[in-house]
Amino acid sequence: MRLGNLYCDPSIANGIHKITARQRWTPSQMQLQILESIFDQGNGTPSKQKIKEITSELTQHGPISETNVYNWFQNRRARSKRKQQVHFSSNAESEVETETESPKEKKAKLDNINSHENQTSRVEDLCFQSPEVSSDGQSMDQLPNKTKCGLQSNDSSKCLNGFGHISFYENVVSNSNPRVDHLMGHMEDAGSYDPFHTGDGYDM
Amino acid sequence: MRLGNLYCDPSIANGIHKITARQRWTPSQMQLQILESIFDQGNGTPSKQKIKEITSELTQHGPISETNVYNWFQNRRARSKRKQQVHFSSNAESEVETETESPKEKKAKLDNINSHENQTSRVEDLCFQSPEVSSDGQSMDQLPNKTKCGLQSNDSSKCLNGFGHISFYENVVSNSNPRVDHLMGHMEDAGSYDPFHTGDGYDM
DNA sequence: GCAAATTAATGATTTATTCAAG
DNA sequence: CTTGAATAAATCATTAATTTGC
Repeated sequence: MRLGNLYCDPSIANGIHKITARQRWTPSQMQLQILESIFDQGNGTPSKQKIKEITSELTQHGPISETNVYNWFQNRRARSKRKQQVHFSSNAESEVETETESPKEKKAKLDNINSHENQTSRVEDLCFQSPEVSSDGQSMDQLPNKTKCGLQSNDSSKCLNGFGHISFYENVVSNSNPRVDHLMGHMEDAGSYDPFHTGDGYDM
Repeated sequence: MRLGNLYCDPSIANGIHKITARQRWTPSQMQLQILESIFDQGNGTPSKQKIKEITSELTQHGPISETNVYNWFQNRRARSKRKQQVHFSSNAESEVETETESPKEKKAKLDNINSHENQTSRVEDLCFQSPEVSSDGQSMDQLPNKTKCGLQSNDSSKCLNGFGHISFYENVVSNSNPRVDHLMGHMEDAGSYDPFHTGDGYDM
């Protein structure tokens, strides 16, 4: 009984036609190309920061949100894998090791260095404040045990600056930080992102 | 032992202990109670809006984020269902319609009923009034300023022991702060959110 | 009585499935 | 039919219970 997709809210049609019908994003050629390109680099699902960056970039080529980017990667990976499996359908059995094109070590959990919105802020010093500050008030830390926080603010806030050239996305993904805090669930529009999933709060 | 969100950076803790604090949220008794209660009302997965509200409320009883709430409901429902199915394993699985049911006291372990825990649990509340509460930071919990953290010393914070009555949280879902609304819309009404994921994110 | 070792719960993430817009 | 979006199932990983040895 999945009535799950009632989706559009009925109440908004205040006389006119619903302006809020479910409509879905349609990637432009350029966006697709870029996305594919990033995907092909095989860095797995981009971290939240990267998604923000990617989104920012793609915004120049048409309307898009972080959710779109996130979903795209999810679907891209899933379908890529599925297609491959079908491809081997008549073949064997035990060989499941073949990664798609995004070989990623399965269990490599060193992620979560949330530096949410860092568009213009400095990530430099975030890791050291008093531990008992949760910027949002609560929220526990979600940080990885192993890599711990430390500052690995290698990310992005910087490489983002002068994009506008085709080389940007290479930076975006190549930029270290393998699997990080992805999963942003569904954010909404406008710059802010996600609501769920991110443990929010700064690490620590 | 719960000791709140302390975190010790490895580089700081010169190789002594790993005072690594918790990485995952642990609901307090109160929070759990409230969550269960809401769950039992059988309204399915709360809408984004409600999640925010619930989170705000639960915030008064310990650190928590919307993500946690969301995840909790996800897990709660999933596991509830699974348990139910196992229950009917050999039977005619005809009806799966029966609500999400409400196993209520599945807490068989509440034998100890934290009769002593209450004073120790305060630790979480030392709260951290973070100076800069993200001017917007991560859309996550810009909680409504109700009681921020700091000691709210609500009566509710201590009625921890004899739980069996909870009435306020029923309100939580019905009123509370109307501020937020833009989260992901689930099915139900959810007031008015924005289904578009499209034309937005013009940030850059 | 404590604390390391083990087990059971359960929070968080990933993957698979489904729905429907174009 | 393709594929973006939403949800549920499966899985992982960490915390709390518990057991065990001292």
